[in-house]
Amino acid sequence: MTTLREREAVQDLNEVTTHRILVVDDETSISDLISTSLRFVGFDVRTAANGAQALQVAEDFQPHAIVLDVMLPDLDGFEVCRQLRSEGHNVGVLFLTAKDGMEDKVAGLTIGGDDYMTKPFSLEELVARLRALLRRTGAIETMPDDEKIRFADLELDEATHEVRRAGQLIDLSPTEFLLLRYLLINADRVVSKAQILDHVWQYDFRGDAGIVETYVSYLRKKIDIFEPPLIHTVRGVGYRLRMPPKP
Amino acid sequence: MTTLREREAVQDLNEVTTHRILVVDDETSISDLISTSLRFVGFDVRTAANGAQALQVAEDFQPHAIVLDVMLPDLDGFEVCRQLRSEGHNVGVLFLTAKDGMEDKVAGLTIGGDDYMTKPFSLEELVARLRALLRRTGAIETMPDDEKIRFADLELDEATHEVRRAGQLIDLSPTEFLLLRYLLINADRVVSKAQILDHVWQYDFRGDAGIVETYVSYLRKKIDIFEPPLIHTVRGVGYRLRMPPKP
DNA sequence: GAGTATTCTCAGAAAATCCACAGGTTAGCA
DNA sequence: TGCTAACCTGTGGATTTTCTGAGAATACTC
Repeated sequence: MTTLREREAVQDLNEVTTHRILVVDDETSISDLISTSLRFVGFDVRTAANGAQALQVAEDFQPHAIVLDVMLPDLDGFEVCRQLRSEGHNVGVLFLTAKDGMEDKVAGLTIGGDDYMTKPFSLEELVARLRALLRRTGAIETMPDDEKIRFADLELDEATHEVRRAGQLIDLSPTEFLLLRYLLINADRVVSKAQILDHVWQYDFRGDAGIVETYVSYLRKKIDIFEPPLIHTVRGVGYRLRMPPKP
Repeated sequence: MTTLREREAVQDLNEVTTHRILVVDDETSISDLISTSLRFVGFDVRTAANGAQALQVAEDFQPHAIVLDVMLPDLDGFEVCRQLRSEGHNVGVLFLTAKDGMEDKVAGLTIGGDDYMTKPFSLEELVARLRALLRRTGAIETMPDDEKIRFADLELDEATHEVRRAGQLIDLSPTEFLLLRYLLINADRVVSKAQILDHVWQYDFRGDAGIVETYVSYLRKKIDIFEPPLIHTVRGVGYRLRMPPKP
């Protein structure tokens, strides 16, 4: 879904190379969810279910980044990371942590360009953070300016979290921001409410898809008070960001 | 993270050369922490776990500066330093000491361009001191003026530790100073509370990220009583130093 | 060694955000 | 035209996030 476009974007950025991502998590459901999602957006993904395996796979896969659960059956994530680094692997690591008491152990995770997210997270955010990580660790060479996503007179800046329509600054809540980002990435393409729910909301969200309607409504009130409207409903299918046809 | 910007700054300073730093500490966790952090801000780092190894590595690595724990399993840090000097190595040394009685002894020995810090320290401070050291020992040639970081009418002087807003001198506590410095280095970019905690606070800080809110509040009361306010909250993400949006 | 400065925790207030729900509106179709 | 399903959006309460003041503990200073 939707990701053909994302894949194109990625190809643009790194010309020939596809980025290799190693996903390490012992829960198969999570690991599947993540790897499927990352493959969709164009990454070359390999998985490992424990620390030892992770080290092994990293050895011959030589990933550009690792998505690493800190809670593993054998070694913990920190140890895996430490060993990798001491073997000279210069990869960025995106740690995944449960949202329980781990908070204090999590200290120091954002130093070397690394980052962390607490479970549950949304896939949109995972991808966004991973891209940011690759950019920081130099795996993606990008001009600073390229952290902006543009469509028509709409502009979203990932680094500053600013959104502008017709040059005018617009204030969005975190969820609104993620939603708009998702629509922008899939500009011109119809995305279903289910897709939106899957990507923008946390993967354990059990509510109604109606929430998407509410948020699209919020967005319209903020960015489509300008002319022309860019968010269009495709009845029975979903939503689509597009320019109105020029007669 | 955030260090893309720092890296750029470093590249600026030393044109072609990347500075070589030797990190000597027998605790792997500390040595990893430091080397990761230094690599990320653009240094070429090598590590050693004891005195003998340090001398050996120094020989063919020819570092511009050494971060050296005084407490080593074989030789102590002073001895390492003495031997290096007697072999004609003219490097600056940044000693690391535990916070026991040793401080005076270290202070006495750090006569030249050297410096020392007590463990635990904050990464921001480590980098700042190391830069200062390189500057003093002539490894970085910089005009005195370049020790100032400016943003809008805000000015922070690394050498004198003075901060001015609209020309007016503002008195900051050490932590406030480091925090502001970190925000300035990452001006215009959103930094999360976790990032701030990891960089500005000592690496063993086990408290809540709420402390960041408190200090941001302090800073605002000191520098943002002026118009316009520069420290902005990006709800759900972090903080950001920015100019008010143009009309 | 008293006095001041600084750091940090904590908790309540304020604000923003999230989400469910429900009545109104619209589009497509018979 | 009228029917129905899909969609839109206002309301309001629960929840989360942020701000800030007060005070304890610690560290500095004269």
